Amino acid sequence: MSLSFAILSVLVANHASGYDLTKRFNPSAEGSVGFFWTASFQQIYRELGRLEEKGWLQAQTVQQDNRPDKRIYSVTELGKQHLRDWITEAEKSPPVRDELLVKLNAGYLVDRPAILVKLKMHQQQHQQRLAIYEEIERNHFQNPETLSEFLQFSYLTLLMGIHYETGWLTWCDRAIRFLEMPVQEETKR
Amino acid sequence: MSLSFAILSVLVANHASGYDLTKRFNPSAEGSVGFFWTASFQQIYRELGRLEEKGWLQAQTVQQDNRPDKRIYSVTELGKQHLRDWITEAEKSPPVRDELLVKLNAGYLVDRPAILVKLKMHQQQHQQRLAIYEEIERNHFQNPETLSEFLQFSYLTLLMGIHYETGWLTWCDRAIRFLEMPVQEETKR
DNA sequence: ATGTTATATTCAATAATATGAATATGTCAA
DNA sequence: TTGACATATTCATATTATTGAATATAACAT
Repeated sequence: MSLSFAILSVLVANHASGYDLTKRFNPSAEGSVGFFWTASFQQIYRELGRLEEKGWLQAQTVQQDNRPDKRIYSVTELGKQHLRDWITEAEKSPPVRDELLVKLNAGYLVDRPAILVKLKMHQQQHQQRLAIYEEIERNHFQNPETLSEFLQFSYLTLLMGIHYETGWLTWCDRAIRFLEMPVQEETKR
Repeated sequence: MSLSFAILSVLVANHASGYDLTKRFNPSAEGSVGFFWTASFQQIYRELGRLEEKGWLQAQTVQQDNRPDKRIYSVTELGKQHLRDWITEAEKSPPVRDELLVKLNAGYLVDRPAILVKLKMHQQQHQQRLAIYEEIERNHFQNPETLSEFLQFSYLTLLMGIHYETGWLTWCDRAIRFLEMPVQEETKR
């Protein structure tokens, strides 16, 4: 369900083709939904078809000289109303599923260096992700007080990303230090 | 895939029936996998069947006087080895999918009070969750330095939970303050 | 007795996601 | 001209996840 609304929310701000959308739903694409909702191109095209059928979207075929033709989608009034309703609805808390924590929880089954490697890799990934967010902040959100309404909400999602990654990083630090901690004297003897 | 290993990792520590497992995979169950991997009972029973077929688990039927009979599962050597291999493997970063952020990103489409209600509900939920984690910490992890190897890893997953919820909470605070901030003088006129 | 709750499990349908393959047009560089 | 990219979309299949329904035993309260 959410994917369709995520698509609507992107299209309501900017008309786009399926191909354009696939890029915005990529987790590593700059400044787009991909940061908090990912989808494959196959998913997106299927969903676009459904939404058009329901009349929530309308499409316009655009001939191009130097590219294959494309279909540009835009949100209808009906679609926009459904989007607004969905946003207002209460959402149930998403199912938690974290593979790393499942593995870590059973970490006593394998040797410690293997676990440490894993944690350090995660640390790096979160550092990189945080760096991206902070660059976006520097480039586009220097003065949060003066943002347009539209950008205020973008800013809040960016802030969440920063807090999220920071949380992971401080945990990674603590976890690594904890596991590298020398064994207590009593247990050594 | 992960679910099967999550099941193995629980069973390797304690033999259990399908019914026992369903409780451990509940997100609100105290001190269990449910905190980082949830699954419904139907999923669990199906997975148990598959794992038994593959010989990674073995089951023993236990007659009970005051209850329906049950099947107690335990992990075979084969299963244990596969579990260890899986833990050691590198995991790909999980797909990001956060419904709240999708909604918030399009928050300019609805009125601000509706968004604030949403944020405050989330704040409450995260507060409650954090309180649970902190209680577990107080009750079972007062002296992290003296924990058994097994419990050291439990402790680390608990720590992650605490950092995660703390990150959400500080963000909720900032986001709410930001949206409640009085409109700038220029934009008012 | 009747209804509710807890234990214990199975089957079926549907929805969502992931993966692989295929097709078509056009640019650009070796 | 061959190969590698980038644009643009479709179809098929497989795996997971969600939801609903069903069955059975037994405790416990009204």
